[in-house]
Amino acid sequence: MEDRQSFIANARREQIIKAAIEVLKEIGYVKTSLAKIAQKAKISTGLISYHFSGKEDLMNNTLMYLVEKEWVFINERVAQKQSSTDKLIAFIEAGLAYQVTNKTNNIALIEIVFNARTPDDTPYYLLEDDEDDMKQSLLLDILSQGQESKEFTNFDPRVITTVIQGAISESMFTFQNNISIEQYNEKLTESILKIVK
Amino acid sequence: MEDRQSFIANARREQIIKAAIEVLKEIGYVKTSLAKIAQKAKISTGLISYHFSGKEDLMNNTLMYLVEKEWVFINERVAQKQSSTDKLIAFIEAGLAYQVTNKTNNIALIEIVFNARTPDDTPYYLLEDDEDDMKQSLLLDILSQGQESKEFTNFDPRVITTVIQGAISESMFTFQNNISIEQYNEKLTESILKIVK
DNA sequence: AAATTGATTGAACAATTAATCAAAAAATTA
DNA sequence: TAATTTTTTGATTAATTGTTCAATCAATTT
Repeated sequence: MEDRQSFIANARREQIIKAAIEVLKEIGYVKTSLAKIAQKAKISTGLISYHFSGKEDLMNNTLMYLVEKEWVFINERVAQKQSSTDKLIAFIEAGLAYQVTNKTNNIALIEIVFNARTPDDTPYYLLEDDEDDMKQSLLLDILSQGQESKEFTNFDPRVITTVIQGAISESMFTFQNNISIEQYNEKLTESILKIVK
Repeated sequence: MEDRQSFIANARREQIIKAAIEVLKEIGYVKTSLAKIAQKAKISTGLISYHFSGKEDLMNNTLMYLVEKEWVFINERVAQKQSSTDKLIAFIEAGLAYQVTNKTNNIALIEIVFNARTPDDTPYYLLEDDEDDMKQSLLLDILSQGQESKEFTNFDPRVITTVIQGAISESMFTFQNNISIEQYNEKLTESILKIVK
């Protein structure tokens, strides 16, 4: 929490992170360099190394920043609802809305998750986040509590969690086609309710 | 198709592509270099440039190779079934099975799709493949024909196609947890049938 | 006003990169 | 066998990378 404070507080660090997000979206992780980020932020390359211990550190902080933002967006909307059904509907709608509203953030997140690797070369997207992924935990809780309160029928929450998360992620590639977010949200929600109700 | 012939025929090219797949899986796209691929294939770096016009060309050919392999695997199993319901079940099962059986191929595919970009910096994963994505077309056809033959009820095939593809892709991140493929396949199929039946 | 601190620059560094190319080797043709 | 073409090597090239560092700059404290 000491880390978190300085993370949010430091304006320069946030400026660098925002520049990194822009560059990641514009030219992708492969071509993203500290020089390009510095150029975008209108600062020198050395300053980035002054505020972050290295490129990896910067990318990790950028990832944390993005995950936090998405989590706040979704949780804010879910928390306003009372019943498990309404929470579930809100989760799906918020998940879809975030991707459309914050496309740059979404793309930057993808670029990092599918490129960054641990020192022993394990890709981030293969890391088991189990306890760490708050978004997944939130969805799991909604489904489980809905079953306890008899709002939902019997099913495996882990499987349906994966289906819903997959349907939200995958939507990114479908919106380019002829279907709108509103249509997709409506019909996806309808389909999911068929499963859980 | 002249390209496709020489693509399949040339043993050296396939050797290089297979080495590229291995390296991509081991160290990821970012660290993958022609030198590393040459080392894995036990050839010189120059030879890669002789057979491919550049790194981009090699990655494009590797991607084609991987997409083709997956398509053949799935279509083979779907084609054996007669009814739309059985085809749908076969599609899901084959899609899941391929990811588990050919994990290296799957990871290499992800590495390329989420890194390669067109000359104007459009990421591959954002390209609208519409007519090009045979896997998606196959699934769309199964769903549409099932509706025509009254096997399936009324729903938007485009939406359900996205849901199913998402559920298959996303499964990769769930298998690491405590659930098995067999369980996931069974319960996913059950859920999807609830939607379409 | 002097001194200390943190912030910032930009040049220099070593390491890697993809690509080139002349030369050698191997395979094919005559 | 001789000549020719295709394949392969490995050293070289030019460009870019992340990081380091001595030197300024700005602000605050003493």
